[in-house]
Amino acid sequence: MAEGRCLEAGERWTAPRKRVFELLLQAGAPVKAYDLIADYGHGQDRGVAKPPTIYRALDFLSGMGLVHRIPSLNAYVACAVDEAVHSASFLICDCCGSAEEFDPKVEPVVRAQAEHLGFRPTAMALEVRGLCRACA
Amino acid sequence: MAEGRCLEAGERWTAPRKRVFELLLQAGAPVKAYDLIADYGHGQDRGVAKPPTIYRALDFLSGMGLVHRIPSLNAYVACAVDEAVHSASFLICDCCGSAEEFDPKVEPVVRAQAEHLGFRPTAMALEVRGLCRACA
DNA sequence: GAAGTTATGTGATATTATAACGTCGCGTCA
DNA sequence: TGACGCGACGTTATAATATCACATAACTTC
Repeated sequence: MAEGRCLEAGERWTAPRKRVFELLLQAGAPVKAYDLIADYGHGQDRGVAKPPTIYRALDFLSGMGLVHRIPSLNAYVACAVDEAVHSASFLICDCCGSAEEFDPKVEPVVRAQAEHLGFRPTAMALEVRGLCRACA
Repeated sequence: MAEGRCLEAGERWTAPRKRVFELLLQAGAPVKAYDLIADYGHGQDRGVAKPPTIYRALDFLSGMGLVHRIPSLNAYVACAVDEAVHSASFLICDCCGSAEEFDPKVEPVVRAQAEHLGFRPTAMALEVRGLCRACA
């Protein structure tokens, strides 16, 4: 579980971090930062969140590998993989906006190619656009 | 050449399109939209460009496959490949900001994997972050 | 050269993200 | 216990990126 991973790493599982992660899990799809801001206070006694609160939580969560940013959508999604920090690949549906995380298993090949070109890779991100099963 | 490809397609090679493409070629590296706006008028009699002018030119050029957007940088780069519209992959140096276009040759594999998951791909983008030869 | 279409110019505004700075809460160690 | 140090948070403001809406101009076709 997220909290455990966080505590093991000696990091604090604070209210904003918890709430933002919760919202992303509930959504089960990419969510925009300002939607998180809008939804942050819904339910219970929580106050209103301002941008830095959300962006700090997102930075923290992606640093922990619990959340991925999808640059081409300017959106954030809870990580589907129970694994430490990792490079993420997504199948992004242009119709319904879903983003399924998958493992294309090409990382070693790409890494080798990059190194052959004198490049030293640290991370990679693959985004496949198209139509998901439901929309096709 | 860019103009030829554009005219063959029945599209107009207008002043803003030409100027924006020229700026990207000169840079030989990813450039941010607002840097293009700032540089647009430098030299000759050209007036000042406002955001829509630049964004329209960028949309057009990427539609023609002459320019790629690099989402994780919010930047745009002239295409290095003399080929019709294509999916692009980049080696992005976190040190000097360069972005080298390369062909990882994994597109068929990824496409097959995606289709196996019921996904119908239309385009894909791969971004590898790390250090280029010069910076390593 | 008139009509229709496509592109541009311009001002305003929406969306996404960060800077700066003060305060709070928690752990540590005297 | 209490003073310190550090990391996280709250808040205001602002930077950076991108789009809308509408008027004008340019090219195409007939």
